[in-house]
Amino acid sequence: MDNAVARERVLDAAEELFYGRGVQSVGMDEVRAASGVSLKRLYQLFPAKEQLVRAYLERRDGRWRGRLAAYVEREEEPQRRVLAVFDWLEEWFGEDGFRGCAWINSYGELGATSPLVVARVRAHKEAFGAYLASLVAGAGRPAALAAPLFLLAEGAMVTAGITGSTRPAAEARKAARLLMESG
Amino acid sequence: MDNAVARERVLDAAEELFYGRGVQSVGMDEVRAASGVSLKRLYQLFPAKEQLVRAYLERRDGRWRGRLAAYVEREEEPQRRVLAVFDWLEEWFGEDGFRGCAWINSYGELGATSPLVVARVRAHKEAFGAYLASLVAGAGRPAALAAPLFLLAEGAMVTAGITGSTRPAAEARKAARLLMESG
DNA sequence: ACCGTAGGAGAACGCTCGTTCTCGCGTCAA
DNA sequence: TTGACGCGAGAACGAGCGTTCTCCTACGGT
Repeated sequence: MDNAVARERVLDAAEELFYGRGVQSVGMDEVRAASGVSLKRLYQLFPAKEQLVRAYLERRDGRWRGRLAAYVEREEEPQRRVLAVFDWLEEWFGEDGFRGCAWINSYGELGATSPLVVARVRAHKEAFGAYLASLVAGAGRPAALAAPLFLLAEGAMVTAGITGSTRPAAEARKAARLLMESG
Repeated sequence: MDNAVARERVLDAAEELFYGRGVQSVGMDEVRAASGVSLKRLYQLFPAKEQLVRAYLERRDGRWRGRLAAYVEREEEPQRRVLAVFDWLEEWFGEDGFRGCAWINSYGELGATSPLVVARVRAHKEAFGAYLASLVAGAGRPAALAAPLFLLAEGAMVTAGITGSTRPAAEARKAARLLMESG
């Protein structure tokens, strides 16, 4: 088995396990079992668990933002693109196995002990905020609108995770539209 | 030493340690050392760590909401009371050792493995949301305003925790005022 | 004074887990 | 054919931790 293939399999398994059950409650041996990649190879690819966690967060970041952007960019009109973010959140919240935002959860789990994780979480949130700001700018709305929209989105993610409901997305969207129109 | 006193000392120590470093990275022996209560007594008071965690979340919930309410109720005018919530958030974010919302963090750390923790987190968020709704009602504003204000507050807590800045509180407050006026 | 009991200090137990080591098998070059 | 090497399976190691146990001391009642 190619190294690149093994790496993908490990990351696939790690992502499902880490996201679904938390990082600390998943042992390396479980990643081995779920991925079918031997422990020896696993440690060749990722010399320590923390590096696997880092790779998990990084790869998920790329995919998550990619999915969001793909959804948003199906919308032609710039004003609607901003609101499409919240539509996508609603879809995401409704997916099987949704358990909140991986980065917010990771921050809660490891933020106090792992600066590396904190850095990844900050990078992800910063990128998401910048993307939101670019949509706001593209819609010709004042830049100051980006921050509250970001907070609404974050609040929706947290609340959807904790309550298991998709409603926060619709509520955030409604508030976002009001802000967009009044701003 | 009285049992009640020992209980308080244990909870004081546990709260500082659990909030500051996360639950899982703090051992019972560290709680013993920080509280000065022997392991034997500790286990008489809390037969398992999970019950100590539960008591920590419950006591902190009462205190947190008490502090918020005390701050808000210094404001006479009902309309301003709603916004005072965000002023208080800003104060809280600026406190030494602030590390985000204890319940959001606990959900991230233990939500996937401990239904007991999830229940405490939901109870706290529900209570906070209900309080916010009561302030909105007291201000004579439409009930539908409560949900977006709640999401703004949650987003601010998450973002302040991750970034270490107090700014999200001011941003959320500004958006809240706009929504209050336009709603 | 003596015994029973409560409580503290800390060792001990059992388990989990990150990480490394051992062993044996298969493969490929010379 | 042989020998060096890579790799997988899984044992082993060492640390941490939740929980319990042991032992000793101090004290209160008779």
